[in-house]
Amino acid sequence: MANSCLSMHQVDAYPDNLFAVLPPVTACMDATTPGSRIVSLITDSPIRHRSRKPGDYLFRAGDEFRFLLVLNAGFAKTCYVSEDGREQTTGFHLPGDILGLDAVAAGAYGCDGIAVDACEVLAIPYDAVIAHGQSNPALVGELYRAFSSEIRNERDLMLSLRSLPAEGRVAAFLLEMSLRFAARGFSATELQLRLTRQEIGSMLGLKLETVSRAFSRFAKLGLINVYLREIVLLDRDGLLGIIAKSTGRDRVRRKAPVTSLTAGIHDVFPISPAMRNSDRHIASQ
Amino acid sequence: MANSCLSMHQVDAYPDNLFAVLPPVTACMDATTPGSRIVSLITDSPIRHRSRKPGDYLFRAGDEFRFLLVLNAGFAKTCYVSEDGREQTTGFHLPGDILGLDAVAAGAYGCDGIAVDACEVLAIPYDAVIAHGQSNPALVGELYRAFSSEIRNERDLMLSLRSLPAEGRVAAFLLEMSLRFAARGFSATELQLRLTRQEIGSMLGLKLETVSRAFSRFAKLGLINVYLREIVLLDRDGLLGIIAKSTGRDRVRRKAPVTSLTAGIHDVFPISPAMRNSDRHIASQ
DNA sequence: CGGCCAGTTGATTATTCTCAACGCGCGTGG
DNA sequence: CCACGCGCGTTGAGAATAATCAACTGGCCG
Repeated sequence: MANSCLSMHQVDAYPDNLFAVLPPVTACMDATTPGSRIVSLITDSPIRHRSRKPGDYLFRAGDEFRFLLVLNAGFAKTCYVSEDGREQTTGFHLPGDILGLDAVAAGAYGCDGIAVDACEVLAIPYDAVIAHGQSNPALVGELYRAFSSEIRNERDLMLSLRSLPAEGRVAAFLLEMSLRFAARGFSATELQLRLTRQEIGSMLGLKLETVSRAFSRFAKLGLINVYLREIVLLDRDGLLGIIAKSTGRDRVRRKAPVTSLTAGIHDVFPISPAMRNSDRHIASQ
Repeated sequence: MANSCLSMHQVDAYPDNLFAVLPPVTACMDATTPGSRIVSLITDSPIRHRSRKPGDYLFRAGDEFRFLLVLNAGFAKTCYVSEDGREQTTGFHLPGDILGLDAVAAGAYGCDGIAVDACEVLAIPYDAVIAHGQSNPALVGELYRAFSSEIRNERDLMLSLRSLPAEGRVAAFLLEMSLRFAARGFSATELQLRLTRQEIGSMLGLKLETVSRAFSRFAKLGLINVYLREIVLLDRDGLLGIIAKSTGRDRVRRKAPVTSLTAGIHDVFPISPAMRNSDRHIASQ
């Protein structure tokens, strides 16, 4: 394997159990990962650790959904295969990320989960999630937040996909990765991307050559240094400038009154602690 | 308003309460909407109906998150505004859709929700969702499914955004809208899109002229008829052909062993039936 | 009427993809 | 050992695609 020595080096850098070194659940909720919070709430239930080596499948598209997987150490990617044969890398996952949230509704995984590096996952039986939730409301709330976070992250990525040209997407990708690495205690400036140009391009809707050219140009501009899959961020503002350069030519937004439904409801119908048992109240127009 | 007469016509076509005519919760889970199932589980809690007219804000980016909104009748869109000023239409929502799922984690709405047409929403206090979940496991399961569905839908859209050229995206958009309309009892072939070319383009990462040209070309090919914002699908296979034309030139997928982590776990640790939540329904494979 | 907005269409430009060549590291097998 | 293949990455030239700029239509409304 071309990256075997690289991955060995990385694995040595991981703590044995990432969650052991993360802050406790009650502290600084935003600073830790959804995965760690949920795992800490289900420690007594059947959780399996599994060490995996690069290239291993964590799950496969079409597999029956039984487990939420929390990435405990290492890195993984998800590859989506649509029914008409298109395939692409859809996500890159860091320790603390939860995989499989998209599989709950369908009852089957919709994409392949593949270890990029040696990695270790905690497989939480969905049955246990359900069972624990009945006695532990905090877990349910955490799950809601984890789902919600995932949706928000996807939206943010889509926003970049839709509104930015190639170089802007690459710049946004680098800054995003920097944030995600930093949030997990990795370096925010020396990014071990671990993904091929092809995989990065697939995530961004670009061809591998376009990704390579963007990296080369950023390096020429002094914004980054490129050493194969390690990218060193030198000038964050410069990268932000790349993004800003392509934005701003959008239309001005339609002006509108400053009211909103929820604001109105809050004013007009303050929430009463008592549950009103009645038919749904229909406001006449 | 350019579409006021159109919207009046549409409003007349809505049943007074869409959920009243939808199948009951237990039947045909896939055929009904997440919103209807959840609403039917919280009928006794403070739910507010509000009629809205076109252009009204249902919620605004930055508003404190208090309510999940179930669109009961009419159509709405969500507009995302990123911190650096980019703005775009991110979603188009039909009766039965749930809005605000992405706001749970942040505690605030991240995008504007805007009525496209006269529409009516059920605002479900998140407090009530939490409270009811503690006594009603079925509701929690439904919520999980709703979240999960949303993630899956976003993924599917992103797949199209990343892998398809302009015409492919438009074709995929039309077929997707057809499915969504059909699932809610609207015509699957005569689509009242209700969105401007600009809004459609924004969702697909295209400029309005590109959308217009795609429509024109599809019409010239006899695949659709275009009457402003009403699109009549004439040849679904033809539209699929447009999509297929651009796919298939992807790389062959990396070959890999047929094992996966979850399959392995399944073999080693069979799930005990006692853990199974009776509410949970997994689609057979 | 005249302005405005949504939509269509054409001409031109810019961006990105495609195709191709090449370098490099690393394994494999002669 | 070294040649070779192969995967990954870079770079260039040309082709294809989509964006941009611009003109024009039609409906609506003040």
